[in-house]
Amino acid sequence: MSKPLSDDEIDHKRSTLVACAITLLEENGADGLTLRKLAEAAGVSRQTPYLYFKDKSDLLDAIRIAGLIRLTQATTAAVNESGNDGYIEQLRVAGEAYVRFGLDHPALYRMIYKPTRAEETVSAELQRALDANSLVTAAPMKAAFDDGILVMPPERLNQVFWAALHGLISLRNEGLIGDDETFVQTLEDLENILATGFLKVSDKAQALS
Amino acid sequence: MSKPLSDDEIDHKRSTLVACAITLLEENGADGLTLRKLAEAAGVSRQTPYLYFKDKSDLLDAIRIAGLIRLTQATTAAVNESGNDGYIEQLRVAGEAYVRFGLDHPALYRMIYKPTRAEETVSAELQRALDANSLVTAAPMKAAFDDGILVMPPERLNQVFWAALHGLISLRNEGLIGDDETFVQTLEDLENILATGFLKVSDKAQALS
DNA sequence: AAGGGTTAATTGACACCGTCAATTGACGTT
DNA sequence: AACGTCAATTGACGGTGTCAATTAACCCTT
Repeated sequence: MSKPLSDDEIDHKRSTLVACAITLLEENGADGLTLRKLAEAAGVSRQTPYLYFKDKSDLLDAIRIAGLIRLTQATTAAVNESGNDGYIEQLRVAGEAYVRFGLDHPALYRMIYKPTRAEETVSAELQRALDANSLVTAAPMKAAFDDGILVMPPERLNQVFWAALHGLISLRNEGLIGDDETFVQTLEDLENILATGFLKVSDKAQALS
Repeated sequence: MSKPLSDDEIDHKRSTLVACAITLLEENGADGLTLRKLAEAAGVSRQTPYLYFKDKSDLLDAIRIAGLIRLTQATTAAVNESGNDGYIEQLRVAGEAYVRFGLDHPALYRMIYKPTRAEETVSAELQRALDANSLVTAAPMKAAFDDGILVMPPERLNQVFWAALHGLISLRNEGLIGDDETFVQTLEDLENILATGFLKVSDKAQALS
């Protein structure tokens, strides 16, 4: 072939390769994700991925972004399906969906937060995907803040929320929180403590009960 | 040479190789840590590391354990040097030292918590190192609990503490919390929220001020 | 309608990696 | 003094990321 590909065609081939790569990643782990295997699985030849991705790390970046989008979709869907039962319930549902995604897709979740090479800055597209994902929990927090329910600025609580859940999921996925019971207990404790920070002081005693 | 090596000699050579590997790891990142480069850096020949480590992953396990020991030493030293200013201050110091170690040694910290291959169980030695590290913060928590200051069982708070700090450090090391100010703020918020969960209800208003 | 140019796609080649197998060589024992 | 043992080295292989050269399909020009 020789006609220049349209942007749409390029996007389509890129996303096909990325989807294929994610399948490979989830089946065989990060070490099992190889450019050659990807090419074979996609039914193209060895070097073809290089037409759509500069590098392997460029491919991994695309996987990260696609993974973040899936994660965002999963959490928003969970929130939407649960009806609007107030801020706290929305956050609980979002957090639960986030955790579930992390545990159901350990390799993909790991890849999303994988080390970027040495002080490489986050790409604009990845940053957009991160922002979109952060918005799922930031939105109800902001609404709560505007209603005067929040103790601290919503962006700040959101960072704490994010970091805590991420740490818990990571430790769990690496097998460092061995017990199922311990994990559930820790998640519950985390929720309670965050709720304590979330509510106004007057509501805290009730939240702890 | 041909005389069988004593256990001490084996240990010595192993730890020399591990120390060398950690240096390489911190200088060049995980991708730059290669068995061949390690051999060269240690002044031995290509295959020599295989006499002391079954695998590359066996070497990485040893690095994880050695890294955990260093981490534990750093935090305990910080706590000891700060004098015994009560549980909360001890925890604050320990947490700060933990975070500092994670930020000062991103590659090593990452390696400590690196994915173990597919459902491989945590080795007994690694588990011991993890327990020893967890004890640094668990000890003051347990003392506080025995004094009736803690709201929840110390092991449970310790899990939350660990997960939250780990998440924060990880996100920071991957460049996902871009701003220095944001990071410090989040760490501070995390400390305050955890303190809120830590203290008895009657002390909370004061802790939040 | 035929040929040429553009460009997608493939194949060849190389350095590097982890690892198995065969080889070398120094020491204690007999 | 010869031998056997075992630490240590070197050879070899398949697999990987990636650069370079090659092939082949499509559009445009004449």
